[in-house]
Amino acid sequence: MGERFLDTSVAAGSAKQERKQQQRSIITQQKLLDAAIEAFSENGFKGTSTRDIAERAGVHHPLITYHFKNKEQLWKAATDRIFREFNISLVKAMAEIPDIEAKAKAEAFIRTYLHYSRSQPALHRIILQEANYESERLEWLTENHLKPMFDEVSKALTGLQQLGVAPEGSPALLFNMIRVCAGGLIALKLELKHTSDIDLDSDEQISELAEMIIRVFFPGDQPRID
Amino acid sequence: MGERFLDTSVAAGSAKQERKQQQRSIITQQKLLDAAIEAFSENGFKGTSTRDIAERAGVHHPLITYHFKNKEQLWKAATDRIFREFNISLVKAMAEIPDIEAKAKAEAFIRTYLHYSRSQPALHRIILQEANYESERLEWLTENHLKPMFDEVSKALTGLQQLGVAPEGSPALLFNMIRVCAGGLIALKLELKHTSDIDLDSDEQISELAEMIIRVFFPGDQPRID
DNA sequence: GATACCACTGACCAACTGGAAAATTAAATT
DNA sequence: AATTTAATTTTCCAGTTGGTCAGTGGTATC
Repeated sequence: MGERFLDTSVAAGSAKQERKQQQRSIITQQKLLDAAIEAFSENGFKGTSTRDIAERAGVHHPLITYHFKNKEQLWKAATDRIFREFNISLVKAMAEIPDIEAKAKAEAFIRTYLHYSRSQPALHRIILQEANYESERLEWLTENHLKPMFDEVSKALTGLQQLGVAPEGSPALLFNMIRVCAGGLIALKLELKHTSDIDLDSDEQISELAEMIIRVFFPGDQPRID
Repeated sequence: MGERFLDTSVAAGSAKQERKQQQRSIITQQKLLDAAIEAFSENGFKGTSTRDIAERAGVHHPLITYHFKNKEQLWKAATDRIFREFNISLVKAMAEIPDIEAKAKAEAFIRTYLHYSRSQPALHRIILQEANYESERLEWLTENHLKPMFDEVSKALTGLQQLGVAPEGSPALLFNMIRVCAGGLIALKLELKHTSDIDLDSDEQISELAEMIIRVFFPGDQPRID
C-alpha cells in the first residue's frame, strides 16, 4: 500500500510485487474523471463540490478520496487527461501533412483545435476558470501544459510570418488571438446561440469559423518552392 | 417599507412620502457591489460565498440580504453596474467621432472596449462564468445586455463589410471574434503573463493589441467620399 | 429634543462542504 | 476453498454555506 496514486510506479528496487488493478476500479476512475471535467468546467474549482462530481459519476463520494486522494489531485488528473487527449489528436493530425506545407499545417492546427474543442469545450473553459486569479493550480497548468504548447506553436507562427502568410506583429499576441477565436468562441457557444444565432455544435458553422479564422489570420499565400 | 430594493420607485399614486436614503447606506452598497464584481468574476456565482463578498467589502454579511435581498439579486445589481458603466464609456467615446468616419468609429470601439476591459476585466469574465451552462442568469444577461449590444454592433459591422473595410463572412461570427480578441484576451491576462510574456496591464501592449486587432480585422481602407 | 424610521449587529438555523475512518464486500492469488 | 488484498459503502466530523430574525445604534424629520 501507499503508492496507490502514483501512475509511474515502475520503481527500481521495490521488490514487493503488487496486485494488478481491477477493471471496476479503472471504470470508476474514468467515470470520476469525466464527471470532474464537466463539473469543473461549469463551475470552476471552488464552485464544484466533490459530492456533485460523485453524483454525476454515479458513485459514492468517498471514492474520490480513495482514488485521487483529494479534490485538488482529482482536478489535476482531470486536467491532465484533457490536455493529453488533445495533444494526441493534434500530433496525429499534424503528422498527415508534410513539413514544407507550412500554411496547410497551420490550417490543420486550427481545424483540429476547433474539432477537439467542440467535443471537449472544457479544454478552454478550465483555462478560463483558472486564469481569473493567481493560484497554485494556474502555475501548475501553465508550467505543465500551456507553456510547452505556446513555445512550440509560436515558433511555427514566426515561420509563417517570414513567409508572408501571417500578418506582422508580436507572434505571441497573434497566437493568443487565434487561440481565443477558436477555443474562446466555443467556450461561449451557449451565449452565441442566444445572442447571435450561431450554433457551434453544427458542422457547417464550425467549418465557417475555421475558414474565417484562416482568412483573417493567414491572408497570404505560401510562396511556391521551385 | 417593502419597496427597499426597487431603484425605480417613482410610482404614480404612492402618496406615502419616503425618507431619503442615507449616505452610509449608499457607501456600503457601493462597497458590496465592488466586492461582488471582483468575487463573482474570480469564482463564478456558485463558487462565491456571500460571506466572502461581505469580507472583501469590509461589511457584515447580513447587510447583503438587507440591501439586495439575496445573492442572486446582488449578482444582477453588480452585473448591471458593469454593463451600464461600460455603455457610458462607449457612448462617450463614439460621440466624439462623426458618423461618416465608419472605420474610425470601429477603431474607437475597439480601443474603448480594450481600455474599459483592462480597468474592469469582470466585463468579460462574468459572461464567461455564466456561459458554461444554461441558467436563468445567462438568459437574463443575454436578454438585458448582450443581445442589445450585439444587435447594434453587428449592424455597424455589416456596413464596414460593404465598404470593403472588414473581411467577408458572417458578421455575427466576425463580431464575436473581435470581441474575444479584445475582452477574451484580457480575461486571460494572468495566463498570458506566465506563458507569453505579455503584460496587458501596460499601455504599450494594450495599444499593440489594439493595432493588431484593427490590422487583422479591418485591413481595408475606407473609400474617400468626394 | 422627541419620534420614527433607516442601517446595522449578533446570534442562530438547516443544509451543504471536504475529508477521515471503520465496516463490509468483491476479486485475485495461493 | 482459503487467504489476502483491493474496492466500495456507511457513518461520522468539524467547518462553511445562504438566509432569518430580534435587537441595537444612528440619522432625518417633525
